[in-house]
Amino acid sequence: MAEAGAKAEAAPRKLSRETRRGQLIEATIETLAQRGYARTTLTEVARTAGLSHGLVNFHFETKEKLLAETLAFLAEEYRANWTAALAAAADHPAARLDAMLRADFNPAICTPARLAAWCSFWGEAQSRPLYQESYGAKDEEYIRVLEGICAALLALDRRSDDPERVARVLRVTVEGVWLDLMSMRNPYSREEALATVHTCAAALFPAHFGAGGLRR
Amino acid sequence: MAEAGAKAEAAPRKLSRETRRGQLIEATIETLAQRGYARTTLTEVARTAGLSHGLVNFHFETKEKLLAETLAFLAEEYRANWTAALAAAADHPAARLDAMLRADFNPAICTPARLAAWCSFWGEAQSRPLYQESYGAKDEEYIRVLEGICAALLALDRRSDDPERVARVLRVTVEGVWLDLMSMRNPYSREEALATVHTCAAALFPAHFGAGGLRR
Amino acid sequence: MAEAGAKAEAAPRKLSRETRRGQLIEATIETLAQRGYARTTLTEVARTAGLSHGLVNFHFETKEKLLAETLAFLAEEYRANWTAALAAAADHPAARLDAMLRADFNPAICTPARLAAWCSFWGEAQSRPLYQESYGAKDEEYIRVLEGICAALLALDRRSDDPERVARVLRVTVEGVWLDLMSMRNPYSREEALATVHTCAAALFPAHFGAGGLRR
Amino acid sequence: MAEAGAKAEAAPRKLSRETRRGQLIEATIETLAQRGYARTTLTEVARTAGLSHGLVNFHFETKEKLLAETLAFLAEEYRANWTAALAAAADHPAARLDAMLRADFNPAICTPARLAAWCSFWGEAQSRPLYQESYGAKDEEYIRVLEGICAALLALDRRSDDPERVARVLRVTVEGVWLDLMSMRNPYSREEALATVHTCAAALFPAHFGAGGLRR
DNA sequence: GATGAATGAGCCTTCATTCAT
DNA sequence: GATGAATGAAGGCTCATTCAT
Repeated sequence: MAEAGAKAEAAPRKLSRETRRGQLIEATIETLAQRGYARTTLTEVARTAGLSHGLVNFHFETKEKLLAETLAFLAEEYRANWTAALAAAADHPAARLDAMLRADFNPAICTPARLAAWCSFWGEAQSRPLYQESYGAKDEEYIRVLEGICAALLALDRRSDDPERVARVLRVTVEGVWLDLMSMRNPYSREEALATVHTCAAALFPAHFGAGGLRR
Repeated sequence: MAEAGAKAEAAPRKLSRETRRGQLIEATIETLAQRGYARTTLTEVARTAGLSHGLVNFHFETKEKLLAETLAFLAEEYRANWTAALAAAADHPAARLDAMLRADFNPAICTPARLAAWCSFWGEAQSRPLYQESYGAKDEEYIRVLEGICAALLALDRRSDDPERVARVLRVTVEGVWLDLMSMRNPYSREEALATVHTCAAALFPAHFGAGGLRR
Repeated sequence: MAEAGAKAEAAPRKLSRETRRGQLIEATIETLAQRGYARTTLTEVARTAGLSHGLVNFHFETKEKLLAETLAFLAEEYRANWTAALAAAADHPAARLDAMLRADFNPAICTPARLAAWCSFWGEAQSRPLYQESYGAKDEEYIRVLEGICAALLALDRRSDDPERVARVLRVTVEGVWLDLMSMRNPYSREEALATVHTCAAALFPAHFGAGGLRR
Repeated sequence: MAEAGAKAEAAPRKLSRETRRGQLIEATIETLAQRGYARTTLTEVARTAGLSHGLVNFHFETKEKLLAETLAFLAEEYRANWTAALAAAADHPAARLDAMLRADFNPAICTPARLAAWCSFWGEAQSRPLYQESYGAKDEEYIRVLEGICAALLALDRRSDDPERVARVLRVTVEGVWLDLMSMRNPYSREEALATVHTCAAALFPAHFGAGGLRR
């Protein structure tokens, strides 16, 4: 679509390396979501991408590498998303916290396919060091920033609660809600998901968050 | 290992149907935890149990059924655990809530192997409706009871918060902490996990829970 | 049933060796007929006989031997049938020929199950010399007697046709009609089958057989 | 062997889809003939074709489909053979009958391997609807045409015999002779087989066939 | 005699990977 | 770059056979 650019021709035979790789990674995410990790085959990925079987190996060498790069892509996309949200947020810690929480439910990130793809890696990540890199990397920086914000908020309110635990409650609430969205047969909406996280934030920081989210 | 234990007798060659089935289900949990869902093979399950692979099919017919029964076993074990904890708890809603939260970190239930097995099922859940049966049924009852307790506590405190959302925050916090225990390279202790959940409970119900858990 | 004999008790635990073997051979014939040679398993034979799996090996040692004895049983049953018919026939060659042809359509011999069992052996026969022993021996005697009768009839009629070919036409007509009864979806009746063979006999020996069979 | 033939070139590594499929069907016929239905394995078929066993599934998906297509191929080959013979025959019914009978012993069709392959399907066809299609289709048209020819001959001779029975005698004689060629240890020659069928035809239609076959 | 748990060889099938075209 | 035929390792499953009870 986008890359058809100046010429109106359909389906160019030769596309740039990066374009093809992106295409295949998206197809991998789609396939993971629809069939789960165990039944994701290169043939299926290729079919989803509308490409030939052999091309996958041509661009990624092995299945292992395709999956690892897909995970790395998801992790980077996730990081870029909350980083950008934070950069755009006001300077007050409460505003920054709100930005991070909202970022996790950004419609561009929080799609059924992406949630399911994340989920399909969970079951395998524990036993595969290769995946743990991207996986852990996703969280470590996020945790550090979130703890900083919580510590600032607690300081503002002159409270002595453990910022590490408070930050953890917020983070696992987000993750748990994600898990709900993935695993429930008829999950609730993204708005309800965000409202649930705001309920948690309001309980932890009643001076800054209310039932409707950030107090202004 | 295990059977070498107290008695020096050799393992019996033939055991009753139920004994063997239980043995194989435990071996399946172990294998799922160590290798993940996708790399769990019947041969590996059999090796873990110290039995021949033909026996697995003899007792469970197909791999699909073995996994389904393993999940059903885990779900029932989980349900029995919190049900028993609830039955032993004092009658006050806060005591009942505390009992349910503590039950989820009962050392008999909250073992690395069981956590990892749960996780490996979650990863495939969305593509296998079969597993949603055991899993979904389990959760629905748990959710219903938890919501009842939260509603009672909110009523006691004359608060108008939505009990469904409050209960959900508690439940997903537990699940999120479980995910941490599973997926982190160097996870925190079970005690720290429980303390985190208590931090959440204290935020939601400050009249009944404090930093140390249930107020007495 | 029949072997319950003097006592009216149901299903005696211990039966004579020969009774059990007969029971299993009948179950083998039944199974061959219903599932074909390739899908005939010991488990299925045992289930058809209403006996336990292990008993088959106890009485026959191997599957190979069970099948070989089943074939030998069928061959002997077949031989006894036409031999008895011949013994009861009048002395004239035409009467003897008619007796042999009719014997092949004796309702006790020419049952769907037995026809199908024969057929399933034929399909494997060429690769299993074991079965050619029982089968070949059966046929050779039959062929020799049939040729004798044909030679006598040709001599009576002062004809110089080759008795070997004439006998062969009669024999393969019977076999071909048997094949029809087995392989057709809606086969004709046993009476029509016999009438077809009589049509052949009438063509070969018009002085002795007519449209209705043996002339009297 | 075969491909070493005239040209000294090595066998090509990659061939068109249809070429490989034909090659594998021939190998299946060969294997069925040598080992029988029950012991025909994909590994053996592949070895006979000089290919890897994975290729069989690549081209036919399942063993079941390979066997079904092999049977369909044989049925079509059979039909094409007698159809062509009939088209080349003179217009007189006796000539047409002779052409059909001779066609069944055409060296291209009536090879040991093909006879044995047919035979190996017989035992299974009765219990497998999948095979009955090709199987029944083979015969139905043949029977209809043969009956028409017999009816014409009987009309020519002003005889009132039942054309259905007469045609059936001829057909089952051919089939019975085929069965002899397959199942006997030292079968007679194809010429003797044809002579036997001619003996039958001479008995049924003495005005048109003699000991040597069609009267001219 | 009889039962059914246990074993392991061999089969069909899937699928990542290679490679000629 | 791209395609799809070809390979072979590995997994699930069947089943004849053995054997403790």
